[in-house]
Amino acid sequence: MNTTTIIEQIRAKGERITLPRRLVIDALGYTHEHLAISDIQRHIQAQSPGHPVSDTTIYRVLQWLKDLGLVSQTDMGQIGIVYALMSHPHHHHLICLTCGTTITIEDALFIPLRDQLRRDYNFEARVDHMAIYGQCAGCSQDQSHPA
Amino acid sequence: MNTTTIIEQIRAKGERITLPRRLVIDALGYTHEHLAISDIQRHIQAQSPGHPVSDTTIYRVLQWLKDLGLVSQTDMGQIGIVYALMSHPHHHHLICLTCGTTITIEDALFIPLRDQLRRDYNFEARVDHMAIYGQCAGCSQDQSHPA
DNA sequence: TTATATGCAAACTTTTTGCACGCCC
DNA sequence: GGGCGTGCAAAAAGTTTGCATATAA
Repeated sequence: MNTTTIIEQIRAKGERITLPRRLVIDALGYTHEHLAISDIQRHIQAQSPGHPVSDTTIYRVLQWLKDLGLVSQTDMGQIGIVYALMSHPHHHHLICLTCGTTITIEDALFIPLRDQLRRDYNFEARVDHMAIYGQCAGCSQDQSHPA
Repeated sequence: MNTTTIIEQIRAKGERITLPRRLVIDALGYTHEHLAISDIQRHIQAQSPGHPVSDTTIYRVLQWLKDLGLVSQTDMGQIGIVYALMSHPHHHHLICLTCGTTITIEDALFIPLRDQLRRDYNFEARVDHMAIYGQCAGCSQDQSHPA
């Protein structure tokens, strides 16, 4: 789903579209990566130098998009808080607590879990983006051979 | 595992035990709930009114316990950041994005996922505490019958 | 005794709020 | 035209840091 489609979708709900809102959505739509506030700022700055958007507005637009269920928010620990469009193909991150490496994993791994939560708790998990902490292959090996 | 055992464990690693450290560990050991900084403050205040512990120190002690792998940290969104002893029987939370209800779920549900991450990525997930967002039974029902 | 932990105060970062102005519909 | 969104500046919240003092081992 592209940015234009998303904007049509929002308009259809009777929501108002403004330039700052469009710029934030474009920034999120530009990449499938998860973006921090500063990444969004930087993208807008690069894309439309004549139309800076204040932090205040970015926070408000992101809150609005979260309320509309169009954006996910995740705390990536050291890395900070990141945002992504829900319409992107989902992916998730494994974060190594020792070396900080992040590994991207597919959403398919979470399907059984989602099914089970639906079955057992009638809970519709919106596992938009999970950040799972632990030890990567290299670092868990190092720990088993302590100095 | 009780607080005393944890403290022995820490001592055995050659770490120094002080009163503020003991008080923070006691606070975390007192309950199986996940505690915010303010909860820890409150518990220490109630338990040992004569020995307040500064915010600074609580942050430092929690960082130290995380480094030792004894404490988990989770961003619960609206609720804020919470901490818990890893030695507690693990449990996790489903958080309803609509009404804010939190549902406690057992760790057993995550065993298949952990196994798969180990198998596919050699990644040792420390799924100490997951916060999963979505819609609870009541709220997802409401949405299917819009006003 | 000596290295390490603590408390205080201040700095810093991130996020939120009030209010006057401006823009979308 | 009127309601809603935006930017600015300031405030609030959360967290970190430097340094002198206190304490565990």
